Amino acid sequence: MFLSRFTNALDAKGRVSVPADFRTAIALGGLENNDEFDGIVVWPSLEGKWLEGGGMALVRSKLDLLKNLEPHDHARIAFERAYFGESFRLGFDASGRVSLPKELAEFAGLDKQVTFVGMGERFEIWDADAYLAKAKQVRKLAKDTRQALYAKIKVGAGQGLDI
Amino acid sequence: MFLSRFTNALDAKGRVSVPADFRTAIALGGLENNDEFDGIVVWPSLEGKWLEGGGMALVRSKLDLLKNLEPHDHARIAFERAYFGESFRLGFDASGRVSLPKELAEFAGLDKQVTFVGMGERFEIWDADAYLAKAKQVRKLAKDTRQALYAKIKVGAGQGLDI
DNA sequence: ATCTATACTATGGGATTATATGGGATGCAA
DNA sequence: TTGCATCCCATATAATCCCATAGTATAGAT
Repeated sequence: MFLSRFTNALDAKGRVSVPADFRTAIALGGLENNDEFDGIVVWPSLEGKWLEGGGMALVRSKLDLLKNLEPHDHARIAFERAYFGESFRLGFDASGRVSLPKELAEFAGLDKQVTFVGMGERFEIWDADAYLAKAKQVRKLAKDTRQALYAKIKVGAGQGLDI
Repeated sequence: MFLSRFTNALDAKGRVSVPADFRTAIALGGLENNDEFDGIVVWPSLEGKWLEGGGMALVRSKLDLLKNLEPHDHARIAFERAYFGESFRLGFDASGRVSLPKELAEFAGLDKQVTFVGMGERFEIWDADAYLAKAKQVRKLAKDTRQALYAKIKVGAGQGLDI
């Protein structure tokens, strides 16, 4: 599981260290299926100017869910293009770095300091300054909407989720 | 699995490099069955003016699904003609290129720059400019229909049939 | 508690390899 | 021959590997 927040440097070659914590999370998640691939998958968020990422296990689970829909379903095809088509497979080098494609770096406005935010089963990648600004709003928003969130969970068959 | 988007050049001889990422995806997918054939299968999309493609494993799975239908089923026969009949087997050359039949290139309006779009278990081939225009709509469409998509997935307990 | 040895992490830069792509040569069929 | 497809070789660029280092945390011994 991806927890915590880590800020690392993006170097001149476009490389950035993936937090060691996240690397072990990925290694553990990929144990069930013997994923040939050692690295992360990253895509531009549909919500705003930051990146999202996870291990191959997460991508595979999305693929499996989509198989339940009609192949020509417009929503399905749009999602496949927007998600699979825009996802990048980023392999680790010997010291646990990935090199971010220019395209992704530009999308999220990444240049110097990059923040990895653990989100449970996935993570987000932000420009460090941008996340600092966002974090303030997030704290207040989470506090204000917590009650509504809990209500939703109780309605849908939640079994002892503790938020 | 086919991920990402790659844009390569179509040369004067009608050749285009298949992204290395896709080539390894095909090599991995074909490991179970020892596919004699080293290349991709490409066919015109039924949805619009672009091509779709995948490895032999994908074609084989479609064939297997169709075997569940009556041999004289009209829908089956129509599908077999439109899909198997229009599919081209394109072999790799030593540096991982295929040569696109004129017929396919004309169908999809391919001339200079060609974009391969990963769609999970298959991929699409677009004229680069055409896809650029499409991608903008796609992002919005995916965002707008995402909630409906999740709802559909929750309702349908389908078992991943994909034709 | 303090010091020391060890392991790991993040990061920089050079060396090496892979990839995409152009052009020529070869083989085959109409 | 003429066209067409395949194979072979050459190369610039981009991606990847490899080694070095500095800082940080961990463990053990005194």
